[in-house]
Amino acid sequence: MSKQDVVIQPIGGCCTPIMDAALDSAGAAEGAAVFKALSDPIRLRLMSIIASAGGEMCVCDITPQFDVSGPTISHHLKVLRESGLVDCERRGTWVYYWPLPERLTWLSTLLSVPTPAAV
Amino acid sequence: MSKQDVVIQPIGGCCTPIMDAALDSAGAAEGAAVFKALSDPIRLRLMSIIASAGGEMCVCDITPQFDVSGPTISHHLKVLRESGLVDCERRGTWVYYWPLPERLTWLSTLLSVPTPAAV
DNA sequence: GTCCTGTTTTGACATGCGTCTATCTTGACT
DNA sequence: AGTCAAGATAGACGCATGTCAAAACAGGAC
Repeated sequence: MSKQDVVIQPIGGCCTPIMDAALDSAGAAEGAAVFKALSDPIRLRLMSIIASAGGEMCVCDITPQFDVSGPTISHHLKVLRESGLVDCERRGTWVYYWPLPERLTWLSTLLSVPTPAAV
Repeated sequence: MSKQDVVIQPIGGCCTPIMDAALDSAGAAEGAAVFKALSDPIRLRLMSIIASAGGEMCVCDITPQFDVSGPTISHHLKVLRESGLVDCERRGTWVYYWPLPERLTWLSTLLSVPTPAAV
């Protein structure tokens, strides 16, 4: 219990849960763009694999886990990157991806539901 | 600060944050379907309007807030309904929508990031 | 019953998006 | 230089989706 005074930190310059205040058009467009990045099963699984890796992950270890072609994985990783959910770096032959937790925290806060005790 | 022992409740019979464990294909498909429902700006704003209403909301009070036709709003509300994010009931001439917070909590948990102290 | 209003459904259209193959880029190694 | 492998990009294809106008449906008022 308790949590009454837990303040969810305003990471990323945002934000208020949608149960507390309705989004305006601009906020909705911004949020929807990130949700769209997670709205594909392959991308959501990619995100979860990278996020749960506990650090960074080589593309060469990711691609074999999927049944689609390399370019398709590359395309999906690009979408995640352009949404600010992951970032990457080339080191030698290989490319490594890691999660950007700020964006996840932002979405999580947006969707958070106040606990009965917290109201 | 403090929050070290705050346990996010496993509402909806689910789930583990993606930073803790990668989703399998089935879990990713299930999650992606709900994110897809929120991946349209109009739908996300619809969701936020209904969720922040503090109860239920009449379609007749929702539609005027958007620049698209009535059938389009109806279509988007149907998508939200089929994703388990809202439910509705007709009372007389009007139809009322209200949020189903379990789905929001589920997504919020999925995207939640452990605080430094909580690790 | 008939009319009117609020909402949903239908059907059509244009655009968007996921996937592939083929090609290009980058870097390591001879 | 040349070659090889890992990823990214380009272009094409087909399916999914957001939108609207028109029609259908549900209730209330008359």
